[in-house]
Amino acid sequence: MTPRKSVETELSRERIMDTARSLFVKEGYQSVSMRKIAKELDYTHGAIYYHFENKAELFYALVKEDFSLLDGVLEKILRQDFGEREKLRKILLGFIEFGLTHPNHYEIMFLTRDEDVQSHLKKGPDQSYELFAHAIYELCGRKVNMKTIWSIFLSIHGFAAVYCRSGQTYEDVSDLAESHVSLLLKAIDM
Amino acid sequence: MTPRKSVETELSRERIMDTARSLFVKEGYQSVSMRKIAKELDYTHGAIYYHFENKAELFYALVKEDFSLLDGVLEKILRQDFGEREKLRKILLGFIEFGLTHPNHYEIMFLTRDEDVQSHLKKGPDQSYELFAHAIYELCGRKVNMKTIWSIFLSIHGFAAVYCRSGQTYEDVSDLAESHVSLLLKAIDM
DNA sequence: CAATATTATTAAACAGTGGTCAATTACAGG
DNA sequence: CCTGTAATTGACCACTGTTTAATAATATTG
Repeated sequence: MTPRKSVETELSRERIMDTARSLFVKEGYQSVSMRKIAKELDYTHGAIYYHFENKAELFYALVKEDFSLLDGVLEKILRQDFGEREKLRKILLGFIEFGLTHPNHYEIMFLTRDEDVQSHLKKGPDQSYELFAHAIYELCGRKVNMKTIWSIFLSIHGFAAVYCRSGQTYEDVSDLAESHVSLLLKAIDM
Repeated sequence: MTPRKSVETELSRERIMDTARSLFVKEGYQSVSMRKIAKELDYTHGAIYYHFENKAELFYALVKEDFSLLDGVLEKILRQDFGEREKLRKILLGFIEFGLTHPNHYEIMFLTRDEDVQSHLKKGPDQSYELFAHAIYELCGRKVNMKTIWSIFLSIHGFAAVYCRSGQTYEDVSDLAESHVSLLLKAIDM
């Protein structure tokens, strides 16, 4: 009946992403429908398809931002004034804390299997891992090999993957996280 | 038109599970529909609902069996005639091998987020972990604490979780798996 | 053996999904 | 003012999980 709303209230990628993010974070990828997002925005779902190719693309646009957030967290730690061993500890804990503080982001970034989404997800994880790996390499005085760094990452990921679904906060499990990290540091003689 | 087929070809939980399993293993939970399973069985999808309450219950029935399979693998290793250190290595590698050899089972058991499924999934993981944890405790001469065992599990899980989605076989990554396990054993002085 | 009760199945329906598209209107520029 | 384009609608498609009345094959009973 009335296509095209007045220009002030016009839809934009930004507006859609804001609403979509809060829904995805609350309810997860599968249980948020395009219609739900549109309803929240007071639009029809068709309108979203004008701004995004499909659900996966919309989702991926959010994930991309999430990876930047993680990169930011890690980089901030690297800039801080601590000893190398301490920085190393903080990097590992920082990764876990990120996962627990943004469980749905973590879910999106590292745990979503959905094929459509997975196909978009390429550079994000690789690039973040690159940063992670490089940091560890440098902080270990370049004495540790690539296989080992990868193992450390997988071990940290195992922790984050399990606990980001547990509903617990980082505070709830910070003791466990610290002992997990200590164990891993011991494994690489740090 | 013709409800109830002849008794020899009657549907059963077993028959449904066989077909469902092979489909789920090939295509994953989300992309296998009740209609697809029914079609494969040459029945209408409604018939499945006579034998299973819903998709999640059917799925869970499979998962339950998968956990038994994993338990079997671990128990077999424990019965073998190796030194304790070697057994420990084999348990950790066995867990990873299980994940890579049955990636969709592993997905189902430890990685599926679907709420319906998750709600059914309670005792399975706990019980399998119990076996895992007890084995490690004993094989370490009871010198290792519970937190540490849990960390080891999470680290192994991290490996399995990532690689069971990579499409690679256990052979492809067995070298990496072995070095991962070695690292963890070093962390607990074994 | 006949009547009846139970069991297994179908087919149709429901409300929801992601996605497409012609029609339509609000706006921008000439 | 006219025209072209940009943004939105709403109807539609094929699909999903789930429910349910009707029904035919079997099992049980008298």
